[in-house]
Amino acid sequence: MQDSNPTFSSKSEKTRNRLLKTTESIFATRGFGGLTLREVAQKSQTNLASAYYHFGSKEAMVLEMLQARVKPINQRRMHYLEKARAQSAGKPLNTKDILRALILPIGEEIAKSTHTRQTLAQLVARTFTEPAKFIQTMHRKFFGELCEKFMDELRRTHPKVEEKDLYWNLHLSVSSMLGALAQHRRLKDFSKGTCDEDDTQDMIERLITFATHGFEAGISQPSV
Amino acid sequence: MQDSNPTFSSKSEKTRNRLLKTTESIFATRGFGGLTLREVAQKSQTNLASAYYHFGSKEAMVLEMLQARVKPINQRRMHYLEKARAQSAGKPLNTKDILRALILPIGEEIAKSTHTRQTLAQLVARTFTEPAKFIQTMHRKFFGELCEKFMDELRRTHPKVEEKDLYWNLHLSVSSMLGALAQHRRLKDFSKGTCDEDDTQDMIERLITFATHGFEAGISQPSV
DNA sequence: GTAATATTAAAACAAACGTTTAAAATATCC
DNA sequence: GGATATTTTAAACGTTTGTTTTAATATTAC
Repeated sequence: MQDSNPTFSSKSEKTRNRLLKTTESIFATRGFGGLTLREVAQKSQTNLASAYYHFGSKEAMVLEMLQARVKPINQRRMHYLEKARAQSAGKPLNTKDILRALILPIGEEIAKSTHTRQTLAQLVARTFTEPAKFIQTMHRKFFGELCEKFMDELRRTHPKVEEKDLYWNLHLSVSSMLGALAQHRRLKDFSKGTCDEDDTQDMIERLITFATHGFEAGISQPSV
Repeated sequence: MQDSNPTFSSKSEKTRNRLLKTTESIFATRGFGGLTLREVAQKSQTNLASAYYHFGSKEAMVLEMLQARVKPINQRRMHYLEKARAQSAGKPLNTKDILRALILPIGEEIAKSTHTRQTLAQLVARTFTEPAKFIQTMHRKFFGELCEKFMDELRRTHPKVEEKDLYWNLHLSVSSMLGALAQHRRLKDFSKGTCDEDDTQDMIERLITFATHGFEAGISQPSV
């Protein structure tokens, strides 16, 4: 039984964290299949079996890394949502506030110095396209209830709009966010240097505007 | 020298096509790393070495499959763009027409019976998130000039808008399309059956509307 | 029909992978 | 400080991978 009393970080915990950080970096750039435990161990300046001692398997290791990264983001999303509702004095929020609560935390996390510049963007994106089943299972678990919380808020804001339209446009909003994160590193390339990919603040603001207007166009009567 | 005279499809060409089709299916669901030549050969009812005879390597095989799938889509994109311009009598197109030319061909390709229902959606999405270098190289080659053609059209439509804003919002439009394709299969799940994922026509229309209004909101003066 | 060629099949190769085992080293506790 | 548990190390195992080789089979050309 390791870890029966993980109150304070021992020396071994440092190894653990080094492993997790390396796992994040490699998983983000090369995906689950492209990640090998030998490389993770080596770049973490430790041994292959050490990774197994701490995590038990490759799957468990990646899973723990993902949970450690996704959890705080989702918590902040809920925080922003509740904060906005507290400030609205009982009135329904507008679409932009809701989508901002969804998107902003990603930007804040990217801005953190913990990650290499584009690591988290790639990481989040990869999470959504990885074929591995255990990742999809985690996804459902992590985003299922979050999604419903946001849907509740959207229903309050758009009481006359059909469920189907709300779901579809939340889906499109989330998709545009994920797509933008996944494609982020290509922007500078295909814009021939015109767009600065490092300006996270700018990206987030553009994303929120884009999603908000896309959303609202999609729920109005399709008389177009 | 095989293939020096590929005028008509011989028996061996059928094997080739079976291999390509199987490659598409497996690559779409499990990615480059998750695809093994043995499985491709087996599901194509042929031998492992046969795949090598026809393509030379795993990389070359996947590459050929991708090119065969992407090329007709991009051709149709250009076709729609030129068709729209021909009908506009010299006047600039509106944003929606341009983005429709970009998005519509994807829907048409998905609707084809050649693919399993969601195969192409996954395929396109995976193309954009796969870490393999040769795929990224192919991407630049295939979408570089296409992108500039669309940018030219967008410049004509929005002559007063800064380059940076056009690039950013084309990027966001493409990203939302790719994100929506990648996430497509999850929609039914997280909407609890409310949204029908098989209605491709509906998806494409929603996507065009979403992207158009997102785009136009992003290029107007950010006085928000 | 027979020689030449193109295509399939079977088997083997070296390398890399996730995982396990067993021993050495380190830290922890009384 | 010595006994105990925890953590690290090194080596090996069995599988699977992409790839190559060699032989058998089907196809084509004259």
